[in-house]
Amino acid sequence: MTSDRVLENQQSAKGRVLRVAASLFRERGFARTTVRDIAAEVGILSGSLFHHFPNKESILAQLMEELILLVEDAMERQLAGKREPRDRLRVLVACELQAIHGEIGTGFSILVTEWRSLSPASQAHILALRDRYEQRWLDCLKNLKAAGGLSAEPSLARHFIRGAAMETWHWYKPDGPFTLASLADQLVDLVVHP
Amino acid sequence: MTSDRVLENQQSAKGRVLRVAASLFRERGFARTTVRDIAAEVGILSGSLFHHFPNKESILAQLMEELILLVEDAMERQLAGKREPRDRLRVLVACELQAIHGEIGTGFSILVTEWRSLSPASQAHILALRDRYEQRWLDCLKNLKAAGGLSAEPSLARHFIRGAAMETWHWYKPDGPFTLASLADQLVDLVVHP
DNA sequence: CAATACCAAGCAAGCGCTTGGTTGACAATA
DNA sequence: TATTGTCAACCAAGCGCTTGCTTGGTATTG
Repeated sequence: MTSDRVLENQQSAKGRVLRVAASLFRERGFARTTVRDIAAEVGILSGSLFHHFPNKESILAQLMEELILLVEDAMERQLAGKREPRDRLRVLVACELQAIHGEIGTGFSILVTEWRSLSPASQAHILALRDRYEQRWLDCLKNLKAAGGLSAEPSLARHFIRGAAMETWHWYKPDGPFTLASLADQLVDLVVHP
Repeated sequence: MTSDRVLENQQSAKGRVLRVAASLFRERGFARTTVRDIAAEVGILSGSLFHHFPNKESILAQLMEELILLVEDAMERQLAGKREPRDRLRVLVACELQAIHGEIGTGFSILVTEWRSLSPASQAHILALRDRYEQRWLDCLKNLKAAGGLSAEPSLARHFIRGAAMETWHWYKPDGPFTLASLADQLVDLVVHP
């Protein structure tokens, strides 16, 4: 079921399709993006898309899968060496913000907004990956609570953080008064005990 | 441009359509809900919908408008008598949570998730209402900051609260470990200085 | 010469919406 | 009181268009 990772492969035709789809899905949403839109942006005819993907939904499914893996990679890399629970939480927050705003892959927010566009079969597959991703967060927050740096329940804290982070997609502008790094700091400050 | 409020009118045919549409839009999203779906649930044929609304989008637009007005009403009512900035913020948070989870009208979350489904013309109209709604929040948070109960910038605090509140739609279950009231308390605790 | 990537053309289904006509409740008229 | 007119609410049928997807064929490449 799990296929090769091609999202970041600049040469691969499938990779090109995925990157274009990610950007269109993020702008207009899955249902309002047609296969003709995607094909036109890639520079091929709509029918040719189905040489690479069995159907439209599978484009979304593979995109979601690769986005999760990509963010996990980035987290793994930036977590190396960090031991303090608070520092580790900051890494997670920063990575998620970067993902949401296209600095890791493109269109992480699709994972939440377009969840309902997947068929039940695809949902189950992606759900397993998403669960693993969320488990990282819970582990991190539990450690923080054990160290006395968190008063709220870890799962509740995670919900609040995810909501606040996802919401930035609707208002954050890179040329505004905040950087993503400063947003990460302020979010961590909000949740973590002084 | 602004029409009568019929959402809560049980007799009105338009009201019935709006309530059905609200529930379907919330479940499946605007694009994936067809006019035939709405009509079937109401108990009429699809063409008959257009006796009440000029087009599908106007159903969404009027729904959004009435939902904002409904929440503002509830806020106004519950704010009466509250003078402490912290208490007033708690009212706003509690009302927004109630609205998101269908205890005020149905489908407030549509206002965020289906924003892109409106035409630019409709967006402008609803935007004015939304601005007024958001201004209530900013006024409240500014007062709180002036009273020393808030360290973050009011607009940033509002974004965080909105995100956390909207996100509850994806996970909150009435029969779970939390009540909406306790969620409101914890969210206020998180943002407000002790 | 085999595999890959694409084109050209179009099908079947579903979409929002239109049209012309019917129904039943209610008020005005005689 | 019986008749007529009005109007909102709805039906029946289907139009024109867009959708995701299919099919059969053709270049290009190693």
